[in-house]
Amino acid sequence: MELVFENTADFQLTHIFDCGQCFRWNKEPDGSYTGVVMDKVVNAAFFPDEQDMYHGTLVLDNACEEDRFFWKDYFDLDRNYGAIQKALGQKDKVIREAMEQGKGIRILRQDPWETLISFIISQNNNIPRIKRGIESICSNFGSPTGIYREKEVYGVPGPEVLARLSVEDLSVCKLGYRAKYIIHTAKKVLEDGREKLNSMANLEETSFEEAFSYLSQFCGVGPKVANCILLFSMNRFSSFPVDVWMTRVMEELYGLSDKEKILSFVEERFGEFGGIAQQYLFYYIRQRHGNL
DNA sequence: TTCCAGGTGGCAT
DNA sequence: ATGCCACATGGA
Repeated sequence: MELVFENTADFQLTHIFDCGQCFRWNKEPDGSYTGVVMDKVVNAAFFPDEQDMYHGTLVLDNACEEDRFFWKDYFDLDRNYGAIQKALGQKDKVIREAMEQGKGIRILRQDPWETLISFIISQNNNIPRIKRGIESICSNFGSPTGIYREKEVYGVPGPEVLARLSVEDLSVCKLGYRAKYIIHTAKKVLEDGREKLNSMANLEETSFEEAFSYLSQFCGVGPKVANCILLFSMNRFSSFPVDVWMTRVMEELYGLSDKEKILSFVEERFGEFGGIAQQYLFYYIRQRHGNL
């Protein structure tokens, strides 16, 4: 069955899925994407209007009507990205160009647990290997959630599964030294409860600083990874993860050399939408360096 | 062969 | 508090 979202605005599948925020979506030969989200497997296809290629109909195959809210929430469809782009566009020429390249990016509202382990794996690693590592964790230790287009699909194993594993068990996933971080983290999430982790996404209950310092307690989570988790799964749109690409782009395009300068500049320049600006810039610089 | 990838933990000052 | 550096793995 199909789920259809008409009049979807400011939307571009490639820019959404290839901007480094998610790792379980893969492009199909027809340009659509197939992905796994919380034990649900869907294929996303976008049919743009003739006048505006960023506006059109989003069709999710293998999704049902009762999950309409879930997917609307996941794709952040209620947020007006056009207005955000307009506001950011007032700031400077650099961000305007970056937005032109990455137009249609949306911040997906992902599961905190999946995002936590995904970005622990991301450290000192590259995107194709991150994807392989996560896929390997799922196929080796996750539960099968069904078959889609002749392929068996597996969900992300919960903390109760990963906490029982040894470093040797995880060695098949080729995570390198990060395997022990994953096990440590799974044990802590299991102790604290997954609800505690999820509660960090609640803006009324938890402040940014509280959520940041809670995440920082996990082994393998430093400031960069914590900011990714806050941005990609916890509704914190001001968080601005600084990785090697971000130091590169801020040096090349804004002449900013160190991390402290970058962060104070970004806060002043982009404010509450720093994270969204970061996504445009990330996509932009990787494109410029031929990484896409 | 060496360098690099969505960095961080551990240790020495 | 700050500055190094090792860390697994595989692609260029």
